[in-house]
Amino acid sequence: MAPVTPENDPLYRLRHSMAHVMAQAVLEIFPEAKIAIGPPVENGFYYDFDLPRPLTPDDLKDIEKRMRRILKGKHTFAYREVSAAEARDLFKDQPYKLELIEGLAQGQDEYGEKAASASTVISTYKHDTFEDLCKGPHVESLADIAPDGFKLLRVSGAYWRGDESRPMLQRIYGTAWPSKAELEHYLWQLEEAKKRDHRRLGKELELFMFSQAVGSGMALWLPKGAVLRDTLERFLREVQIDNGYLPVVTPHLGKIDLYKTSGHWYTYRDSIFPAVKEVENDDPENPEGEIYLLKPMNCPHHIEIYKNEPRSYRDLPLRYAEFGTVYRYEQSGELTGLLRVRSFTVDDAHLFVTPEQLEDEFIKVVELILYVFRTMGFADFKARVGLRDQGDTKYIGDDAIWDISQNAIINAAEKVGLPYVVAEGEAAFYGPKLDFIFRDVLGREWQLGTVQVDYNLPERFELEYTGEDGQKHRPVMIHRAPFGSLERFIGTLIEHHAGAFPTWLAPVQAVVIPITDRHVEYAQQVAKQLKAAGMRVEVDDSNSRMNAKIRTAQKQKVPYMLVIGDKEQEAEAVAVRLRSGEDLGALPVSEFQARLQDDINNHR
RNA sequence: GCUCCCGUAGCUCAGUCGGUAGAGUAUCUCCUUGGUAAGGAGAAGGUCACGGGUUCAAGUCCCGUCGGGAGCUCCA
Repeated sequence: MAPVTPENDPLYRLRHSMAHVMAQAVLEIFPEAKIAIGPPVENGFYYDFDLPRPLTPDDLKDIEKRMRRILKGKHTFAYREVSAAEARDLFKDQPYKLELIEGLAQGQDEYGEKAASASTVISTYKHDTFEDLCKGPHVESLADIAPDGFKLLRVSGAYWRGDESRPMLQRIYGTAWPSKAELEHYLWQLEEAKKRDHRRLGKELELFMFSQAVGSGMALWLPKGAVLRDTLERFLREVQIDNGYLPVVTPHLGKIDLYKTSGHWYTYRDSIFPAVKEVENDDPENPEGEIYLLKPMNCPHHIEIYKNEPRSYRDLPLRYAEFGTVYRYEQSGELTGLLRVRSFTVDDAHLFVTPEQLEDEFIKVVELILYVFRTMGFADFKARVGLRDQGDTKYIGDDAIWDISQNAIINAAEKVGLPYVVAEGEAAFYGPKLDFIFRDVLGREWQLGTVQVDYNLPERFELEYTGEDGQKHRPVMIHRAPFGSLERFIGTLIEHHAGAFPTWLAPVQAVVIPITDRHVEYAQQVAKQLKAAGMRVEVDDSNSRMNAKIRTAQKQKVPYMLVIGDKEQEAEAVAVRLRSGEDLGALPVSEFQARLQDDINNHR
């Protein structure tokens, strides 16, 4: 998430000032508290504290109360610049501030990053009794802040300076708005967002589940979710076949040496599931024996397929596609519904191309991904070019190759006219990538589709093809996955549509609702006819009234409800109700079938 | 993995000061056969996540484990 700045956030001053007021309130309650940093963030602010005990929700109420009292004082904010020595004296009891001051004195910003301008001014803002190391800006006066326009939302842990090895502080998050009405609107939005949460809808719509007995982070797909998933897979398979992809199928395991060759073993050892089989082995050259790992990615398997026979430039590009299930031992605290799991299926493909083909192929891949997103009705995503962080040593391959790859990606994005942001440190360890990012209902960002250029694995696996000149050449690989993972993609799809999937994806496309028992037989006939045409139709023959059946179908977000009474039975028709509540009246069954087929054909 | 919060019927939740559990809904049975978002009655459903501990007595208090949530860290 891009940092909030005074330039891009009109409420920056308000929220930044609220952070100061909160820090004052906390210090009044806990005079021994050590304060860290407290910036504005999207929709609010936070402040990090080192406190003598964990905070409870009741503490938040007390802090809020005290904040209101401080606001009533209508204090003004006073700015002053201080020397490093003065600052050290002023904050002599605040170790975190002292660390910040040392950083500032060395030309860093408050996050310890190198500041944009070389000469860092050390400044403070003071209101009432509270003076904080701060570059501002703030509101003129606390009189400008509505005392009922804010709320403290939660307290959670946060490492000092985001570093796992540093102390864990308590972070209090708050939201602040110019008025009570705007605050309430925001809180209402949060509630609405929760109703779209894929975890909740996944349960309500019977799409997927998790089982303690199976294990964390491993989704079990229920029949309705599996139908949705299968529909997506079939769609993408067809698109891929039309675009020259070749299906392959590979096992879920691979020998450890495969991942040593690829480099995954050294870089991602911690997140690879422990060995599943160790074969006894007396070979002193290879004391580890045969260790099999659950595959954390599909590329090495596809590479082996490439190596199965000598390749000619005439064979390229070669595009191997597989819905490949991979396993990654994510930290327990990272698991989140379908969005972060330990077992997931990548709609993977690896393209082996000549260097000359790279840019064209890359563009075609981006266009395919955009087509998939458009078909899904996804508009709320952004593209991010992930480059390596020059300071980090996890990346393999030499600089020249990275430069070529990075340029190829940026050129392609620009040729396609795809707006993108550049993010350093977001590359894969073997190459730069173009990611498609979406935000979930609670504002968290998740990577969906991805395209990666890779000169390194071909090198490591010594891939070759014979060129027009009869010489051996090294191919370039493109790794790509439009959905990214079926799990995460479906999670986002659920939230995007709030569970009301377009008809072609809906697990149940129509429910036939007989009004009385004597209509059940005809209802079943209708359903049989539609099912024979490949449509997903159910009959609600439960012992309840039509109104209740409609309510049930409505809550399940079924696109079409087909009501059948005497009139419809007589006319060989169905009375069509949409989940929007719209009543289309009676249609001949054949006419309804044509309409549903049209929806399916057009991905609506 | 770390900090904090949470775990009671399939689901959503109540359960006071510690005295061996309750609602709505879903399920099942019966009645009802109805025209666009809940017809009625009855029944069944719980090792209060799990394991220890304190106590005459634990859903309730304490410790641990597992699971979930928020955030941090991480993310091929």
